[in-house]
Parts: sequence; C-alpha cells; structure tokens
Amino acid sequence: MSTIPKSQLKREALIKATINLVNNDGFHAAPMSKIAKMANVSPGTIYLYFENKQDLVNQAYIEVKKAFTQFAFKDYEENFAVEKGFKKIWMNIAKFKLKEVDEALFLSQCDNTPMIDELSRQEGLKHLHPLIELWKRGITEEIIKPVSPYMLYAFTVYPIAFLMNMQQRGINKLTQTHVNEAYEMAWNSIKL
Amino acid sequence: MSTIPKSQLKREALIKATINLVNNDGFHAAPMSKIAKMANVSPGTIYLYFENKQDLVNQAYIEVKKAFTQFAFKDYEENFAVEKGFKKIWMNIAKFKLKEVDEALFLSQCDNTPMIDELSRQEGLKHLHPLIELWKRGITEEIIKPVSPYMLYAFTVYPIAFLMNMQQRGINKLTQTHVNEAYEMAWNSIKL
DNA sequence: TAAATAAAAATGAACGTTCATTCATTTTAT
DNA sequence: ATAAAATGAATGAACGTTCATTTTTATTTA
Repeated sequence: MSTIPKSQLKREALIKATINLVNNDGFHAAPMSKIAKMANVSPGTIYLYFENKQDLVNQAYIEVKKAFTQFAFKDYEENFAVEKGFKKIWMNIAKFKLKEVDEALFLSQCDNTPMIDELSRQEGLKHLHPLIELWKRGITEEIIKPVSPYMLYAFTVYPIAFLMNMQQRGINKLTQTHVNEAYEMAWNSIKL
Repeated sequence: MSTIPKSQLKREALIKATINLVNNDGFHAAPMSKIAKMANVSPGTIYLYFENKQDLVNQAYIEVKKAFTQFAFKDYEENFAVEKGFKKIWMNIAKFKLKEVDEALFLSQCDNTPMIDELSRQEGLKHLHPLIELWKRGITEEIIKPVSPYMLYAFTVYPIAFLMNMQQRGINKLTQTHVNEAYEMAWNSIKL
C-alpha cells in the first residue's frame, strides 16, 4: 500500500484552504495567516511549499484546472461519434461543476479576474485539446456549426458556470431534469 | 445650458479610475492611493464622496449596471413580437459588451467574485425585468423553451461575456459576422 | 466694483493596522 | 546524533482612513 507523503498532505491542505478562503472572501481578503490557520499550519510553513502568495494561487489554479479537465474526459474516447462524444464531455463538465462546487467556483473566479498569471492561465488551458479536436471533426462532418472553438465554448461550457453560481447563491436549484434541459440548449446552439 | 456640477465630475472620475484599476490589477491590487492618483484627486477627497473602499466599489458596480441595463432596452418596446424583441435586446447587450469594454469587463469581474455586497448585487439586478417579462411571454406563446429565466440567461447573455473576455485578451477577434453567428446560437438554444 | 468674510471643498502628511515574508529556534524524523 | 521540517514572533512595507490645514468658491459689506 503506497502512502501519500506527509508533505503532499500539507500542500493539498494549503491549496484547499486557499480555494475556500478565496471563494468566500475574495483574494483581497484571504491573508496568508488565515490560509495557514485553515490548513492547520504555521504561516512560515507556506513558504516551504510555495514561493509566495501569487505562486500559491497560481498553483492552486493549475491543480484545479487539471482535475477539471481530467474529469471532463472521463470515459470519453476519441473515436466516439461527434454528438455522443460531445454529450459525454458536456455531462462530465456539468457533473464536475455541480458536485465539486468549491473547485468550480474558484475556477470561475480565476477565469474572470486578473488574479492569475497569464502563464498559469495558458498552462491551465492546455488540456482541453481533445474537445477542440472533437469540435473540429464535428465541423468537417457538417454536424456542428463552422464557428471558432471560443464561440462553441461560450455557448456550451461557459453557461454551466453561470448556473453553478446561481445554484451556489441559493437562487436557482438544479435537478437532473434541469441539467438535461441545459444539455439540449447547449447542443441546439452549436448543432447545424 | 445646464452644466454638470464639479463634484459630480470628481465622483465620475473616481468611479472611472476604480473600474480601470480593478480591471487591470484586480481589487486586491487597486489601492485607494492609486485610484486617487488616476482620478487626479487627493486620497482624502475620495472620502468626501464615498464612505470607504467597499462603498466606492459597490457604487461603481451599481452605476455601471444601470448604464448597462438602460443600454439593453434602447429602442425596445414591450409590444414587440417575442423574437424581434429578444433580438433587439440581445444585440443591444452585445453592442454594449463589445464597445464599452471597460464597463463590461468590470461587471464580469464583479459578477463572478465576492467583491460586491449582496445588497448592491440585488440592486443591480432589478432593471433586467423587461427581459424576464419578454421571456415569460415567449413561453406562454410557445416560442421559447419553458425553462427558468436563469437558464435562458445562461445560454444567451452570459456567453457574450466570455466572448468579450477573449476579445479583450486579444485571443479572439469579433467582427459583425461573428456577432450575427453568436446571435443565431443564442436564439437556437432557447427557441422551441 | 472691490475688498472682506464666511462657507465649502480639497488636500496630503500622519496614524494605526494589517499584511506578506523572514529566520532564529524548536520539533520531528532518520 | 544528524538532518529535515515546521514554527511563530519579529520586521518592514503598504494599506485604508483621518483630520488639521490650505485652497477655492460663494456671500456680504463698503
């Protein structure tokens, strides 16, 4: 049985604490001392794992983004038919955003503010490649509208973040029925 | 000729400076001293117009949101046919987000972070009422999918913010053709 | 009209606080 | 006994905010 090294545990705890505090209070009100306390660690310890606050937030972003994209392509295979593949990926993303609320909220905040370095942002985008490829195939097969991937993303994936935000604020509950409705809307917006 | 009072000019300059700095550096890196400098005003002067930093940001948000919703309903009339009315409003919103980039970016940041008081957030939402009403009518007339307004918003208006963000980062240019394509996608996602 | 006075607006140095970060010391693991 | 990991009090810089003073504007007086 391979155990997780203790140092990794502290790192994870710090990243989790960062996500929670930034979600609840915002970057500007998430001091290192509070992050340390929430992770049950001394402030000084943070600097054994991260260069500084910016590095901590950058790494948190990259880590969460990686988990997100891995989740997105679970059980997806490149030879799926276009619509089947898209549905799989979209549903995965929806599941992630609605179950892993903390992580998803954090991403939504990072993606809409100058909180994160441009470099980390690019790093985080890398792993979405298979979805772009699928869309490309969908376009050549004349199943999907011939528009830029940004457009396709804007009308299919980005809306989920809004629904998650509303759900989180207790404004709009999301049942499985709603998720299915949402998928239909996403697909209708990009299908030819 | 009615002139604008000088005090209003300072208030406006401060709000504009806040928007710019928060856009470029984020709330956490937009100190009052910098805001004052950018508005050509002494730090102390800010406190003649605003209670504190939070109040300044809240008021900036409310002001911009008001301008946004006013713009959204320009030349819209409640007796328009559903699709015509929706197209009018959607195109207005798109125009706002793509022309008034600073204001729109600021809103996108405020709407996705805990930067703004819940109260100001609600205040800012008030004026979207006519769009909700239009959607309601569209549903009873069986033109629009019978789903919650949050869902409709998520798939029609929210995506524009993403496209604007990409455009702003120089990642994806948006011509009028793209805007028209985007409208089609928005409409396809909600039409019955 | 011009000078004198009062009121309002604006200033910016100073204050107290908070923050990110460091490092001499202690604790834990080898 | 040695090395590695963790601590947390100390540090100095930066921040939001205040307020005694100055500058500007408005009003009154001569």
